[in-house]
Order: sequence, then C-alpha cells, then structure tokens
Amino acid sequence: MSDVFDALAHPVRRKILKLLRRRAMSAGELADKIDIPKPTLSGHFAVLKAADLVGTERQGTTIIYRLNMSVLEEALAAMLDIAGLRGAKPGEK
Amino acid sequence: MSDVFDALAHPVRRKILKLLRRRAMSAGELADKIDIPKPTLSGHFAVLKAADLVGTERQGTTIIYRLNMSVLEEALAAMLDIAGLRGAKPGEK
DNA sequence: CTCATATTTCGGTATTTACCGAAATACCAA
DNA sequence: TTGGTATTTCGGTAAATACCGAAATATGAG
Repeated sequence: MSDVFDALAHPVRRKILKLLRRRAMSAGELADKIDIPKPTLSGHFAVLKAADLVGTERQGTTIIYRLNMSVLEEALAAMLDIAGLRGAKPGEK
Repeated sequence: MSDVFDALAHPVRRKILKLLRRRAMSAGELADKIDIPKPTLSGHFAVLKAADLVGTERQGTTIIYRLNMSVLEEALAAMLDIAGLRGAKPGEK
C-alpha cells in the first residue's frame, strides 16, 4: 500500500491517472497531453505500474495503459480509514 | 494540495494521523507510541504541519497536535476526483 | 536564577527520487 | 531484411528526502 501512496505523491502521476479515468490510452497519447520528455514520462508509468495502479496491454508497437480502479479504491479506503470515516481493517504497514 | 499528498506518502506520517484520529495528543505521547528517535519524529510533525494536516497548540512545555480533518477531507475529495467517482473541481496543480 | 522536562533545530550523512539525452529494444510492414 | 514508429532502458547528474545524535530552545516549578 505504501507503493500506492508513493505513486500518488507526484502531480504528473496524478494527472496520468486522471487522464486514464475515462478511457485507456497509449503511452504516446498520454505523451501528447502531458508535454514532458518521454523518458521522464516512461519513468512515471513504471512507478504507477509497480504500484499496480495501472496495467498495460501491448497492441503492436503501442502499449495501452489502463487505470486499475480496484487499487485506487483500496487507496481511497485507506484514506477513509485514516480519517476514521469508515472501513477500518486493523493493520496497515 | 501536492504538499498534502507528499505528507501522506510516508507510513510513519500516516500512522501519526491515524493516532490523532480519535483525540489530540502531545508530541511526547505520540513518541511513546511510535518508537523512532524524537528528532526524526519531529521532522515528520513538521511535514504534516506544513501541509496543514495537523495543527498545534502549546500547553506549557508540551505541544498538542490535533488532526485537521477538513484538509484530510480535501485530499479525499481529490482522490475521488481522480477516480471520477464524484466532486470534480476542474483545475488541480 | 536554577533545574528538570518537553520538544525542536542543527549538522552531517545516506538514501531515494527526479530528470532527460542518447541509445537500445520491440514490433510491424514492405 | 530494411526501415520506421512506439516505447523503454541506460547512464549520469541534480535535487529532495530521510535519518538521528548532539545541542539548543521553551516553559514552568521551586
């Protein structure tokens, strides 16, 4: 879970997630909308993927990124837990 | 808002917030429950305070930390926005 | 003022993260 | 295979963050 919070801590990564909210997009499409060098962006993709916040599917030479909503929901639940508003589950590390 | 996500990215800081969920506590009380050196902990307090996730009140020699629920709720809203589940508000930086 | 307690700041090191140009890889088409 | 497009990995540097012992500060009691 710490991976997820780490991933959420960078504004570019939050923007990526937001762009993927409506539909899956290729790395190139995302690059068109974000305007930072591709290697930098690719690094952010890797962080999101390591946290399992996004998944990938290769279609020919392009790689499609899709939001993994269930993991995002877990993060949401963890925050609700911190706030004490709901769904507890005792032990977070 | 980025300050808030940065602050949430560290497990010790999330633990602090969780401990403050029920009631405000002094730095010393928190230190009793967390078991890392006090200077380290104090640094985490400073990050949380800079993000306005906690507020302080001095009572004699002790400093009382209290959770700032409204800011935590803002973070929650930002996450709901990423997930597209609710409360949008167009421009995040 | 002196002392004891609570907490933070200082100072230095270690670790991690971010950034991005250049080069490499993967895939498909011709 | 050759060439082109899409994307990532490499390699190095820069900057931010984390850690914590020692010292400093703040406060109230006596």
